[in-house]
Amino acid sequence: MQRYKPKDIEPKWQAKWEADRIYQASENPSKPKRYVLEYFPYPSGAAMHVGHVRNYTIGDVVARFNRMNGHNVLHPMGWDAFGLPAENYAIKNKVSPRVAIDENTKRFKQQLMQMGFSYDWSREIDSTDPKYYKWTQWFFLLLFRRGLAYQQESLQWWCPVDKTVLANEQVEDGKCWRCGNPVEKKALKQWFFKITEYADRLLDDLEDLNWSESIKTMQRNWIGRSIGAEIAFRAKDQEETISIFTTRHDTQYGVTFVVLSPEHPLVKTITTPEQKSVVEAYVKEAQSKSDIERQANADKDKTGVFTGSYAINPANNEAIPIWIADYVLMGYGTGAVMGVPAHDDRDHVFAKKYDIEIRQVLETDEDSNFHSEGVVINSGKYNGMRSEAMREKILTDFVKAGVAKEVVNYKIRDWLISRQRYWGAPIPIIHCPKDGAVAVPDDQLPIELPEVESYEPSGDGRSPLAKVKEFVNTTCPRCGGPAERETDTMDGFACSSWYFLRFADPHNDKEPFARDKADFWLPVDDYIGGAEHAVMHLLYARFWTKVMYDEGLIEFEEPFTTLRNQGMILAPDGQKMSKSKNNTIEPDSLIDQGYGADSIRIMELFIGPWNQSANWSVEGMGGCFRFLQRTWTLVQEYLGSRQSGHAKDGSTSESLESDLPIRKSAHRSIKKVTEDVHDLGFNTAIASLMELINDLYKIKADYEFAAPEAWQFALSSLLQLLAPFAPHISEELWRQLGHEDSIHVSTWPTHEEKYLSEDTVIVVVQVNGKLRGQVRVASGASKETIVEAARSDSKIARYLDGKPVRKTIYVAGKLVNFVA
RNA sequence: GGGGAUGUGGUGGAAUUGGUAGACACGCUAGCCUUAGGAGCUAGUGCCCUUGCGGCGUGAAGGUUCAAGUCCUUUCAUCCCCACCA
Repeated sequence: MQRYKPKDIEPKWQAKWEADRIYQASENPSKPKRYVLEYFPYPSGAAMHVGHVRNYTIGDVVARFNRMNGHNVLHPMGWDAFGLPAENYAIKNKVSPRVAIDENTKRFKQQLMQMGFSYDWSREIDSTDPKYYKWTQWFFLLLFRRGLAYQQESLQWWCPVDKTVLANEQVEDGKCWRCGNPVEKKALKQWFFKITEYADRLLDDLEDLNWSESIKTMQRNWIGRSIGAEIAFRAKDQEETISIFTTRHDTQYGVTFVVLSPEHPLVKTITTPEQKSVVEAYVKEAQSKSDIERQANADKDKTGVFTGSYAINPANNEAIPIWIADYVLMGYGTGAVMGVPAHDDRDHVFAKKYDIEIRQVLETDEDSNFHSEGVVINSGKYNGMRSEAMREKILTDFVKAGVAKEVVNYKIRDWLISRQRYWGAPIPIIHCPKDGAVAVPDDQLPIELPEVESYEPSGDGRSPLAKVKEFVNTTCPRCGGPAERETDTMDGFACSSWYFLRFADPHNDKEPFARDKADFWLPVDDYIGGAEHAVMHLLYARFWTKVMYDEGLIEFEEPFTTLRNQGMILAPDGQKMSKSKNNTIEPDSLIDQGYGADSIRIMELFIGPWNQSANWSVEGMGGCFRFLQRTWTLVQEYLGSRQSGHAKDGSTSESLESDLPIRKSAHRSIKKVTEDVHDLGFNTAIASLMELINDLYKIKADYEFAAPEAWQFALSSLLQLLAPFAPHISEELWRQLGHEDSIHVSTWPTHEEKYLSEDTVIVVVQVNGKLRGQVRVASGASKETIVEAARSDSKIARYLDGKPVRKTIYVAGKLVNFVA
C-alpha cells in the first residue's frame, strides 16, 4: 500500500490547478459574488514564516468554502513593493531596488504557491510596476484637483550626516537612530493629503462596519474628535488675546493660570523684559527635545516658566498668571490651555510644583476630583448646577458676550505623503516659476522612475531624483516655459489605498478600473489581516474610497465590509518571531521535513481560534500530519477492499448493519463542519473531522468495508469537508475514489435530517442541582414518562430517599432536576 | 492614565438560549502488532481520599438561580494598542 507522501502529490496538483485555471474569477452574475482579500504583502528579504502563512490560510479557507458553496469568488494576490528596505539594500549593494524586489517577489510567490492557496494569479499586481503606479499618480492628481493635496512648509527633523529627514520616531535622545549624530530641525516643504476634511465621515461611518470593536475604537481614538470651546483670555495691560481650547468650561471659575506651548507665537510678545532671558532659555531647551523625550517626561515631571504677564479670566475678570510649559502641545487645539489644577491632574501637578492656587469648583460624583462630573460650587451665578448643564449655559453666555465659540478639534493630522526617497511613485507635479505647482497632464502619465547612478539622498533635502537633470528639467504644461519636476516620491501607503480596486480590473490601461467591474466585485466582503494596519492603511484606504465616491467613480463609501484580524503566531517560547531573534519557522523547512503544505495549513488553524494568538508547537505539527495520514490510510484500505471484491455478496448496502452508523457519522460531521466553517470555527471544524475519522476507524474495526456505498459516500464527503483546509490530499484521494472533476469545483455536501435523529436519548438526572445519574428513554417520550423513569431509577431513588419532591425541573429531552 | 483582549487538566484548547465541564489534539501510561517507520492499532489519563451509589474543581471573593465556565458586583494577573489631545 502506498504511504502518504505530501511531496509526491502537492506539486503535482498545484501545477494541474494552475493549468486548468480553476481559481480564475470572471464577472459571472449567475452566482453571488464574494471578494475575499488578504493584505498584499511587502516582499521583504526575509522569507515568510508560519505567522504570515496563517493569514493566507484563513483567507484561503474562506475563499474555498464559499467557492464550493456556489459563490463566484475573487481571491487575488499582489505585491506592495515600494519601500525603504529595498532602497537601503540598493544603496548598500549599488544595484537597483528593482533587482532586490524581483528576487524577493519570486521567493514569496513560490512560498505562496507551495502552500496551495487558491489565488487567481492572472490578476497578480505589483505596486512598483509603472502600469500600476501610473494610476496611483492619477489618483494623486485627482486629490490635487479636488483641493485635497497641498504643499506646506513645516519643521522636520534632519540628519546632517545621513542627509535625510527623519520621522519623530527615528530620533532618539536628540540623535539620529542610524548614525548616532545629533539631528537638527529644518524647514522643508512637504506634500499633505487633507484627510482631516474627511474626519467626521471616517468617524461616523465606522458605525455600520462589521469590524472588531477594538479596531473601530483605535480608529475613533486616532481621529480623536472632541467637541469643546475656544475661549478668549485678554492679556492684562496688553493688546493680545490668548485663545484657549477646552472641553471643561464648567470649571471656568477654577482657572488659576494659563499655559502657552513653547512654540506659541504669542510667547515673544507677551513675555515681560524681566522674564525674557529665562523664557528664551526654556523655549530653546524645549525645541531641542524630541517629542519622544517630551512624552517620557509626561510621567515624571512637568516643567515651565512664568512669562511675567497676566490674563483676564472672562468668567470673573480675575487676573491670572500666564506660564509657558512643554506639556502643552502646539499641534493640538490652539496651543494654549487654561489651568484648572483642582480638576485636571496635569494642571494639578504643575500647580503643586510652582505653588499656584488650587481652587475647587465641583463637588464631584466620583472619588477623584479629576476629569469627573458633579455639582458646581464657588462659581458665582452658576452655583448648584450640574457640570453638564453649566457647560452649555456658560458657553451660551460667553458666545453672547463675544468671548467664546463652540469648536470641534481632532487629533488626526493631515497625511504627510511626500518622501525624499528613490523607491516610490514619483509625485506627478511640475513646479513652474510662473504657474506654481501644476498637475502633469493625464496623457503624460506615468511619470516613470528614472535609472539613477546612486540611490543615496542628495543632501539638500531632496530625493536622489533631484540629481537627474533629464528628469528634473521639463516644461510647464500650462505656459510652456522652463519648469522643474517634483522630485519627492509618495508614501507607500498611497499605493495600498486603492489596490483592492485594481484587482477587479488589473490589466486596464485606459483607466484605474472599469466602473462595471468595480461595481461587480467591490466592496471587499472579507478582508483578512493583522491588527497592525488598524490606523494607517485601513484609515487611508477608507479616505481614498470616500474621495472616489465623491468623484463619482464608485458606488460605495466603505471599501471593506467585513474585517477579520487573525491572531499572531508566536515562536514556541512565546516570543514574537523575527529574523533578528533567529526564531522564525518557515513553511519551506517544514515541507522539506516531509510534513507537507496540508499539515501546515491544518496546524495553522487547529492550534487555536483563528483570531487569537498562539505559540507554534512542533509536537502539534505531528498530530496534524497523523490525522491526514489516517485519512490517507483509511481511503487506501477502502480502495484495496473494493478492488479485491471484498464485501460483495449481492446484498444492498442499506441492508447491512454498518450502513447506518457510517451514514450517521458522515451526516453529523457535514452539519457540524458546515456550521463551524461558516462561523469561522476552524479549529472545531477540524476537530469534528478528526472525530469522523475516529468513528470510521471504529466501524471498520467492527465491520470491515461492508456497505461499500456508504463508505464511498462517507469518504467522499469527508474529503469535501477537508478540501478547504487540506486541498492537496483531498484532491488526490477524491480522484482515487473515482471522481472525474476537481474536488475544489464540486458542490459542498449537505446533511440529511433523517440520519441525525436517534431512537433513544440520554436524559441527565439531577437531585438538588447535582448530577446523580442518567436514564435512556425513547426519543420523543413524554415529560411524564421521562420524569417517572428518572424518579424510579434505583440510584436516583436512593438519593431522594422518600423525601418529598418539592419541584421538578424538566428540560425537554435533556435533563430532569428534582428539588427535594 | 485611556482603550481593547485573555485567564478552564501536565500542554494547546472544547462547551447554542444558563442545563452531563474538559470535545479534539499534544504529552504520558499500558497492551497488541510489524513491510522497524517520524511507525501503526487498541485502551486509559482533571484533582483528592483509590472507603462511596464519595468529595473538590473553569484566576480570586461575593451574589442571582432548581441549576453558573456562561449572568451581576468587586478584585487580581497577563498580553496588545494609544498615550501630557486640555
